Amino acid sequence: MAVLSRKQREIQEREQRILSLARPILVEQGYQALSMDRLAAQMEYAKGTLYNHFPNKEEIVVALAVESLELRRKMFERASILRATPRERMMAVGCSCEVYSSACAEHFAVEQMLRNAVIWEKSSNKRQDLIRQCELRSMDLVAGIVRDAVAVGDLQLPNEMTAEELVFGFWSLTYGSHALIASSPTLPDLGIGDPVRSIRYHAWTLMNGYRWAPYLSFEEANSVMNEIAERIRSDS
Amino acid sequence: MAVLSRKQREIQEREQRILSLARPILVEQGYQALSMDRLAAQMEYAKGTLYNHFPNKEEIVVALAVESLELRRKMFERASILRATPRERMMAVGCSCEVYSSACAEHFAVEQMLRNAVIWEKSSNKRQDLIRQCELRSMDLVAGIVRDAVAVGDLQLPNEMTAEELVFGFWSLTYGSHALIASSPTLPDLGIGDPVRSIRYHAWTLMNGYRWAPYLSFEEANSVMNEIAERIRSDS
Amino acid sequence: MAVLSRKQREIQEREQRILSLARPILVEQGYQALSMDRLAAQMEYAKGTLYNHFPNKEEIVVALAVESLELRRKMFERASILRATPRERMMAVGCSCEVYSSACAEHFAVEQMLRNAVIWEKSSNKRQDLIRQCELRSMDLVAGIVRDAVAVGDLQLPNEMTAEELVFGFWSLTYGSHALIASSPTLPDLGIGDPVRSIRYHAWTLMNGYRWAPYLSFEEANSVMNEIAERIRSDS
Amino acid sequence: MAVLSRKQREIQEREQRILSLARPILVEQGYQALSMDRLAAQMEYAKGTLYNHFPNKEEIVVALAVESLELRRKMFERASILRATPRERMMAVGCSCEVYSSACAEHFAVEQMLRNAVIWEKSSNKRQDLIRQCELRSMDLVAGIVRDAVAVGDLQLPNEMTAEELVFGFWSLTYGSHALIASSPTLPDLGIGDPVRSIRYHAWTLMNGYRWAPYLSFEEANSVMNEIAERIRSDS
DNA sequence: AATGAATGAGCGTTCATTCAT
DNA sequence: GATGAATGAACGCTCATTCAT
Repeated sequence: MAVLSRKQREIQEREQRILSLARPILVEQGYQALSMDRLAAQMEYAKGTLYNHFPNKEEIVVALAVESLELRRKMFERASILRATPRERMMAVGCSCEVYSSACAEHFAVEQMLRNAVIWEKSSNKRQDLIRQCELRSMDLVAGIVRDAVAVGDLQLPNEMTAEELVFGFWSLTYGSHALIASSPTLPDLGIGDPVRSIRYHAWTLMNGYRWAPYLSFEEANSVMNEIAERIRSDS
Repeated sequence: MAVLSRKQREIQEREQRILSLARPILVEQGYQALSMDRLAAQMEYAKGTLYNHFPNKEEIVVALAVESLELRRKMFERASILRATPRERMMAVGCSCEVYSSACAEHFAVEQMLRNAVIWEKSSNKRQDLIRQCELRSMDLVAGIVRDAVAVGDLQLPNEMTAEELVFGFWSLTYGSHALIASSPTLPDLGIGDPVRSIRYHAWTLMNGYRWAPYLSFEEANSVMNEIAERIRSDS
Repeated sequence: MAVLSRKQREIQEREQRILSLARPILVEQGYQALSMDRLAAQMEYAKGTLYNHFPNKEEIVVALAVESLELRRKMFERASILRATPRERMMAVGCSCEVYSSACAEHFAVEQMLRNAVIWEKSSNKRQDLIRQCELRSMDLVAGIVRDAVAVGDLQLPNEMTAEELVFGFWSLTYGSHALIASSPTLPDLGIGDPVRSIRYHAWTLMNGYRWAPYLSFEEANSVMNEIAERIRSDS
Repeated sequence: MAVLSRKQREIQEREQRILSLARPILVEQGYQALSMDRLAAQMEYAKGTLYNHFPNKEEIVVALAVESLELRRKMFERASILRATPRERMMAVGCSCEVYSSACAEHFAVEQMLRNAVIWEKSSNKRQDLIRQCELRSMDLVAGIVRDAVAVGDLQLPNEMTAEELVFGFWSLTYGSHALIASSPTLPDLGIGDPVRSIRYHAWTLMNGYRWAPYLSFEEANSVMNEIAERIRSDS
């Protein structure tokens, strides 16, 4: 029994090692650059061993996506309980996106790959379901904050807009900005010196636009977010 | 300069033909599916001839990206003069993003490819500069609208925020939402029934948050946008 | 010898199980499709255990060939005592070939594999000898029928032709026709509607050519063969 | 024009070289042993060059089969006009089988491979049709001899037996014997000293069984066949 | 004796690129 | 300038065999 579990542990550890070697290749050089040959060489294991862990290349990509989504979801969960008022909890989720943003580039690249029919179809149903559940749970969590805000009277949902649709706005803003930050290394040349601060300002303005109580000045909001970001960073 | 001979014209035309054959392959089937063999076969020229026009496959991809960015810029230009007030001109730019969004999938996919270090590094400096200039001109255009709004007193730029940084917010919102729409076929499952309308609402709210005058009700704003979208669509 | 312990019996039984799992794979999907992995999975033992029984994949193939040849020899034995006169006993052997012919595809495919130098050379001398003995015993049996016919005066061997050489003619005719039937699915297109009946006719004519007594009309011969075929089929 | 045709000639010659290198590997070591890597190495060309000639491995196998069948058909054609009487023409075809028999082993092995669904299906329709036509033309040729014999009154077809079915008998006898000769290197151990002479005797007896006129003694027939065999051999 | 993870040479195939014509 | 045959490294993947446990 003890022997078995040691072996199993070794296997799981190697699986982790495969993924952590594969991730930077995938992110920095793209799907094509991730080759089973190179991966095996880097691990200093035989190619066949790779295939004992993952039945094909695509499954590695999807496994990485699962990891990304899981990590983000956990950060959301931890962030969402750091503060009491829904508005500040929403800000905390935004902070966790910021903190996650270095990894977000990866998530983003990998998610794009999932759209590739070939990759998606070659991956196992098990992992496909994991992906879907993970997205759903993240959305539920954040939409829950919005519903709490409505319940306590801090926020009034505009006509015929659901909590999810409101989340979608903040999600787009955050996701879009991090994607742009990652993909446009020349943002400063375009006149955007501190994009992260800019997005905080936009998100704060959007909340104001929705009259999400309690109102804070941007300086207050910003220092709250600094504090939260600090805690999230030290958490992970 | 004037001596653009018949031969040079023919060469440019063939270059165009290569790009217009390559684009649908790249967009519909991905980077790997774009092969010099297939391309040569489709255009009924020899593979070697392809290499007289583009020194490598990557250069074709970057040339396509330039085309995409140019198209979007032109749409911005046309949209930005459809209305008189800066706020409505800004809305028009948002509309052109919406309209462009079906083709945006292309742009987006190609832009992603530019992030691939291998592709970017193999492309010529000349085309890299084209890319950068194109982005810069788009930004100038939209930031110009913001500056006009400030100039006529419709908008007050928040403390230490540039026009470009304000644009960055709307850009992130729009870009992020279209990326999410394109990459998450299951958005409705997450509770987001009409994502395009949602984003219009968010953008409208964000403008309100910035107290961008003149104020319109969302119903008014929405019908203005419908009208603009109609004209852009019939333009292109 | 008597000390065939329980363990040894178990080993033999497992060996049988391996062969009976391997045969359909080999026959239906070919040599390449027979993989030690699949075989081990199907028998629910580890791959290493397989190697305790057969030192390599080739040995399994040869063991199957031995089984095939053994089966055919037994059918010959049973068939050869169904009738009294040598001519009818010879016909019975032909019948057993017919009956065997559905399984002959197996035998044939496996025998072909034995011709593959790689397979033959990797198999053990022990099994190679088994193959040779099996062929020899079959030949002895059928040649014995011919010698009986000569002994009782039903048949006169042509000048300098041995009983074995005479058997070789019938063997070639039968083997060749079954091989052609198996390998040419388009025999009817070539104008050969009922190849089995044709071969019976040819074999009957060949016997007549050798003036093998007693003479039967083809109709008589044919109905005798139908009867024999029936008994062989119900036997096995 | 002259340049083009030289190039085309070179290509055809190399195609021939590929086939003539592939044939012995295929025949002596089987389908699996024929690997594109080895083939390319033996030719001292790059693997990719192989694929400029044949789109896949299977196509090489089928091309070899076409060659085999073509060769046999041509031998049949030449043989069938060496003599005047149908019976001797039929004997001549038998002789060409004998002469062909060294190559027949190859033909046989290759034909077996065609039965493999995977190989057949991956080959081009063009080559599949060639195969079918070739078989059909061979059969027509030999069945034509039988029909001539009937026409001139040398032979009477048994009840409800077609010319093709009669051919099938001789085909089976010849094909079967050569297959056995090729696959049983131990025929002498089984008591069959001169299998070729035996088959001549069987075929002669079978003709006698069909009362195919004009009658020849076996010694006569045998010396006629020796003569024909000589001419065929010197022909090819 | 039984296990099954690890191996690594091998497979058929692709394709960007070169260069002699 | 146009050609397209030749290249050969690289790809994803397989599987018979070994051997530490």
